[in-house]
Amino acid sequence: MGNADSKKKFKDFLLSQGLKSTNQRELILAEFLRAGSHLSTEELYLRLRKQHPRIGYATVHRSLKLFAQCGIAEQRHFGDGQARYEASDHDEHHDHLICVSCGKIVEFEDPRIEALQVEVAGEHGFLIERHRLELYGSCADCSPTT
Amino acid sequence: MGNADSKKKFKDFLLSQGLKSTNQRELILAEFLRAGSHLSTEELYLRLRKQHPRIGYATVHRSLKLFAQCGIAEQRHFGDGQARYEASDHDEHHDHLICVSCGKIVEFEDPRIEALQVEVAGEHGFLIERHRLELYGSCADCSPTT
DNA sequence: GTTTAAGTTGAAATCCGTTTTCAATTGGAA
DNA sequence: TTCCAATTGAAAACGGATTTCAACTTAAAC
Repeated sequence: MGNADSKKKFKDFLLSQGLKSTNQRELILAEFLRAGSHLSTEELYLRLRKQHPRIGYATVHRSLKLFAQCGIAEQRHFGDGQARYEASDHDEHHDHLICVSCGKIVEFEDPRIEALQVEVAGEHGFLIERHRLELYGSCADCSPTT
Repeated sequence: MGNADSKKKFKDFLLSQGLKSTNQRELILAEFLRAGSHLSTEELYLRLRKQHPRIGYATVHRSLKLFAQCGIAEQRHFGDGQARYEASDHDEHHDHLICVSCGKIVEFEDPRIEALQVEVAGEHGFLIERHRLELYGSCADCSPTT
């Protein structure tokens, strides 16, 4: 989804919910889209504060929740105790590789794994709604055995 | 790993670390092993309190951390904001199916998925240490379409 | 343009699970 | 026993997420 699409989708969402389009929301969305993914609320807040010192943490937090509600962002947890948000790509699900050494996060996608998940779930009588797959290890730069 | 094995392993661990074997730790471990897996600290504390009202939450918390350190328990997060612990089975890794409706947690294992994970990680230059795979959906009892 | 009602903002307070503090207690080696 | 170090439980502190509330915007109605 392109940035322009996200911005339009957010505007439509605000309208449809009787919410208002504000300067802060636009700034926060623009920075969110610019910044690349997997940012925590804190990180986005700090980035914003450089240019816009009057934006409050609570507003960033609330905006991210709105982005998630409207479907242009998704909340993730990678085990460091804080929520992270990434821009949604509704056509294409992906999972994550996380380097335990440098923190780098790489996205990947594998239809074969997805298919097996559905199969295994079915064997246990489950109907899958969503899943979470995270692989933790060392990336090429950090790997002790290269 | 049998319960007797776990108790022995914990005793050895305490000795090796210069820690003490106490009544509370034995009670907490016994209840943890009896209770079945995926308990939160709170849940284990409440169960214990029925029989042993003088055991404190902090002690339960600290004991669970010790169990995890010594390798007889593992901490998990299933997205409801609290840590859960399960008895370790060091020989056999497993993943989880979680029913979003009733909260039931089922363990499963699939070597084909594991193999694909290693393969995919390798393609991105990663060496996997551990992973997390959770499938969220409706179990047979809760599924709307049965 | 002005008014107005409803939504929004930012600072601070609150929430809630986790973790630490600390004085009193207990384990176990000497 | 005696003694020192580890442990305990209650309460406080912590940290990220969330809410409160009075001041401020937005945008629809006049």
